[in-house]
Amino acid sequence: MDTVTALSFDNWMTQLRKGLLELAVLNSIAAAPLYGYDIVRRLSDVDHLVITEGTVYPILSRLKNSGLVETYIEESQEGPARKYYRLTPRGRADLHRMNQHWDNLHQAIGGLRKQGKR
Amino acid sequence: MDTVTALSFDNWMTQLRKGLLELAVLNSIAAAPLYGYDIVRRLSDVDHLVITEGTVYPILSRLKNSGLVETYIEESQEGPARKYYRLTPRGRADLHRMNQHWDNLHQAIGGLRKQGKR
DNA sequence: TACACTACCTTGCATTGACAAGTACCTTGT
DNA sequence: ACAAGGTACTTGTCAATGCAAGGTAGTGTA
Repeated sequence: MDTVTALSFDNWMTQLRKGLLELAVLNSIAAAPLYGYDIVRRLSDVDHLVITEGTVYPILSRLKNSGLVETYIEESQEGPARKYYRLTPRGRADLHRMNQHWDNLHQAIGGLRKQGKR
Repeated sequence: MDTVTALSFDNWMTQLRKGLLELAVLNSIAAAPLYGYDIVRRLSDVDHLVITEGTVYPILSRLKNSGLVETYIEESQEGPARKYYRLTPRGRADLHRMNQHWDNLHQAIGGLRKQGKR
């Protein structure tokens, strides 16, 4: 694979991440509150969702400003206090809509691909 | 649903479309070449993939410059000549990789959601 | 003390793409 | 002649995100 191809593919992946990472973060704290540093580690374990602190903290800030998540501090034995992020009721509602939208999108693309195989 | 929520949701959708529309366009010409105007109509029939000419032509240009698609002209009975876009071999290869990546991403998000339901 | 790891966050850059609106051309019908 | 619809494309605005890099601080350990 030549450089040009690699570049355009990488770029596409970057674009595709837009919006997606936000969805990933929201889903990751849906079950139980997590703190930022932990989110980074968890998502980095998942293929293709790798995220760094420079990306996750801005996302968390935005989510908080939008009222989708709220935070609380808790002490830790192994380091500085942790700031946990948890969904607000509205965050949960929005996440639900987002997941639905995501599912629709997936089906839409799936439909196009099926036609491609005909 | 209040204005703030609607806005942030709309914005999120816009972000999510980045990269996605390119994938949709590529998949839509995978089976058979199509001309731009037709792509607009077809994708606009699909929920959530609605796309306008101002969006699709720039995408097609990029794809052509990247060597993923090539074009040929064909006369039409009902209007001006049509410019058909068709995948190049490399376009087909890239599309395959992109679809794989897309599938992985979908699984990754799906995994997070499953945990959320535990 | 120095290092390593946990943990939070900010700044700024670089890059991009989506989309509205407008232009231009062809063909057909009234 | 004019309107309407098919068809292609460009310009410019707008806004947003991803991410690297750097900065602070607590805890434990060699």
